[in-house]
Amino acid sequence: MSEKQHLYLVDGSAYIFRAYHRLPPLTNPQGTPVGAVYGYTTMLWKLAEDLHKADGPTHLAVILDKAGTSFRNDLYDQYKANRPPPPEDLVPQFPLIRDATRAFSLACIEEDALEADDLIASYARAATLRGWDVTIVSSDKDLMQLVGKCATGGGCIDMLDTMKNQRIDIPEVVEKFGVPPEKVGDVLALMGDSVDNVPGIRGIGPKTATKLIQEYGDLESALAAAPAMKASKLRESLIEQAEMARLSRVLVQLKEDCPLPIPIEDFALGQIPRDPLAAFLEEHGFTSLLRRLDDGKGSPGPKTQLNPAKPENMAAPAAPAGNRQSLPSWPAVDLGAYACIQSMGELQQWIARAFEARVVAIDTETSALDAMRASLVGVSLALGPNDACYIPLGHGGADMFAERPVQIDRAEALAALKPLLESDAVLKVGQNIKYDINILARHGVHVAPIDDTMVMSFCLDAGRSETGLAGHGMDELAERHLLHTTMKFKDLCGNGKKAISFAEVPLADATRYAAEDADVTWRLHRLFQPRLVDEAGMRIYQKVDRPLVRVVAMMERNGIKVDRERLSGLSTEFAAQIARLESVIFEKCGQSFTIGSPKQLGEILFDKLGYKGGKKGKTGQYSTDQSVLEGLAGQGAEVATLVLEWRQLSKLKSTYTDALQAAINPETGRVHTSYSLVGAQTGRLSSNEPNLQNIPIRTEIGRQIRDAFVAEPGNVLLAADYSQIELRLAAHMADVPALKEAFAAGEDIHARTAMEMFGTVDRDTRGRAKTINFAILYGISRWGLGGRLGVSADEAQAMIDRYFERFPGIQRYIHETLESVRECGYSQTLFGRKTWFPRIGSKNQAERQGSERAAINAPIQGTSADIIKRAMARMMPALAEAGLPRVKMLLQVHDELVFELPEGDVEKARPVIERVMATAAEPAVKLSVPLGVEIGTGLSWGAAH
DNA sequence: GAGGTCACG
DNA sequence: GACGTACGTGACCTCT
Repeated sequence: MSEKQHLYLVDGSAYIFRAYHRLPPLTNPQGTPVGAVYGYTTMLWKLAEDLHKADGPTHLAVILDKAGTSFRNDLYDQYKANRPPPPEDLVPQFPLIRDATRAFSLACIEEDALEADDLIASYARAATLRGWDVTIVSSDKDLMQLVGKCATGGGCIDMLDTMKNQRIDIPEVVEKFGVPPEKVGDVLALMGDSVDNVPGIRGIGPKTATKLIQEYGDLESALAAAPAMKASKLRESLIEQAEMARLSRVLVQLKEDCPLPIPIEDFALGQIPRDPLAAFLEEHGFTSLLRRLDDGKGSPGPKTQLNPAKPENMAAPAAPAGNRQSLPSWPAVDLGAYACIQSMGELQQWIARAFEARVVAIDTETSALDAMRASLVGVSLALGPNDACYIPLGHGGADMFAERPVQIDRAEALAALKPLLESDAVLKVGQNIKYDINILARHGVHVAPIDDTMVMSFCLDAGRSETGLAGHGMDELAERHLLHTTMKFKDLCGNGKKAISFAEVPLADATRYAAEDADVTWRLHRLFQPRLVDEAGMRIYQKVDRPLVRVVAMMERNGIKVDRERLSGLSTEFAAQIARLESVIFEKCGQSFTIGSPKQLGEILFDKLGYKGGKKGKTGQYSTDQSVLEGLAGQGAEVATLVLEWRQLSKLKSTYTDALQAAINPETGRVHTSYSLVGAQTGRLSSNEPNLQNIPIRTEIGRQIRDAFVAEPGNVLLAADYSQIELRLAAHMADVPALKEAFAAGEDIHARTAMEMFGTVDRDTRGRAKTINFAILYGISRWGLGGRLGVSADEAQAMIDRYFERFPGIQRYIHETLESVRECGYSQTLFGRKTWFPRIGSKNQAERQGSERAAINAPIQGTSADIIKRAMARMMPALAEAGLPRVKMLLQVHDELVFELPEGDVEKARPVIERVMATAAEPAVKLSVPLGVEIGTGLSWGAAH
């Protein structure tokens, strides 16, 4: 029985646009830009390799858009009229896409007057009718209409996004559009498409379009229902623009009956003939692919290789040429090439070669994620592409009776590695090397000097990833920059309860995984180094973030002492109060329920007890947050007050008094947080497991928790805060004379603002002024400010106008910042840190305005982060120089540093800390406002404020 | 895993 | 007359 036929249809035109934006600008030996072509070539390669694999192609064709007009232009002359011309260094790559396709001896289809989407739809239909399966290689949303279509012949259609390595089937479409594929056309018709200039209905975006189709079933029903809707702008638009929507429906409809220029049988995929492909690869300098071609595609799978790769296998990456980065002539990652080091002799050879290479990528494997508890299981090193090894040191240790694999003695190996890892002459590169620094420091090895690819990526690309957060993890970096899919930790060690420790992983697998990490890190480092120079990320990386890695690592190891008895006393106290509140709440509500469930609480308050003010959000659930409950309490609902108290105590107990006890490290007796150096897009640190940057302080009851953070006997805690640093920076950056004067004179800034705004200072006006000052920092809107101040939007607007008038400079700063972000795509701090805002030009109003507010705030918040980071990097040397080696820096909370020091050192340390913090901007930046620092000391953190 | 809520700067 | 309404985080809880 012959296997099922599976046709892959590659949406070539769409692919190269995406590849162009995601890949570095490479050029071939002739100087022609080929970044997108390279991406396209590797994609075809990967697809061709999957021939006859499960779900792989048996037939394959590439479909391209041909320049020109299509039948859609006859329907709507504005169709695609808005489309901006392609970037100039993409233009010469279009013909090369055809060359690449021919080089693979693959069919390449393009037809006048037909768009690629229609050809794809028609081929897909023809193939499914014949019982073939079809995979459309694209992530185009229009094509998602086809997903899941199955013909009577038995063939089905899905999609493959090769960049995300993701199959798109019906569930993925439903996830994206909220409706099944057959309704996607209706959603698209309503929302329109600014790129293709499909008009849609103005004011309707993806959210509203989805909602309408979910509710009414299809476009016509939604349009028909419009007159019965309650009066709204939406209703007007639906009625007025109904014809535009109908036209859009036709424009987005795919044509499935185009004549097929080549019959599908001709797309059969076989072994790719070598010659045309080799010539093409050579011409464009794709030497790593050329090598793979000549290696007979290099059979994957384990190859036990115990000797290090020979030096001649180490391809040196090409030096950067001008502003463009040449294509690295690296071989593809080969998991079989890595060595497993099981004898001291081999280890010594690697160490000697590392000294020669002067750059070594390292990675440690451990038994757990917490660097202060995990034990060392192995170390991997990389000296070049595929030139990497793994040194197992703690495998099979848990079970005394199991056979322990052959390994070098851990102490002996570390003693041999120590001179290398501590040598000034050898750069150690890691991905999040702070972790490895801490693991090795616990074994007496102090790794230096270092580079960190994660931090480098952050300095280059903060905010740039489409997905928003994160974006600097190794798996993601390997996909994005190396087009390589890494082995996944959970594939080795499993998930959840069934997870095993890395120490239990067989050596062959452990070697592939661990050495791959070091190999990938080495390659990323080579890519990022020239980019940091070209893209001006070097300054912030070298001066701020890189020195900070080791400082933050030290702070994490220091930890802070917490008084367990005190926390447990609070837990008991809170538990009793929670229980008491619970019974009163149940009594008042006439039933018991889960108070912690907003859903149940909302239904009881608004449906059962009938309180007013229930507003349902988009999920159809009542909101019961603090402001809502406070509103109810104002109406005399005692139960709301009780729930607020209950919430506060539950929060404090579960998040702090219980959790912090559990976080005490049994070995050190202290709590060690972990700081993320890439956690916040603005350049701030973030703290996790546990988060020590959100310990309560604003309420009296919460403040007790701060008192549980204590100094060791004979020591005190010292807390040093920057006072109003963000407002000071705003005054400097926006050049606001009145604010600068006030800061120079040491005035109460909110009081000064109140005087300027309202002509009088009292508790009320000062409070309002404070709110307005923050609103400015966060990017203002009259609705937001009005809501906060409890005034109308018009009144809020009047205040904003007055603020701009009294503090000239602010408005100009906002305007100039936004202009610059729109033009460059990123904002910058005074020290040159970039934050990218890819959604600043979004068509979606809410999304765009959100980006605008973030972009106004980022330079201010980011500059503040730069300043305290500079202070941190200088602090320990300054203290040492002042003869204060026993002062420990423990915590950073954005504008505050916490130290622990012998009581007798306080008077000497105070001015040193004050000076380092107050002068941290210098000499790089000369601020026109002083930086105020407030210092307090005490036996606990609470007392130090 | 998402959504709601709330702790911090 | 309405979209969602302040910037940046992380943790815990409930519910699907």
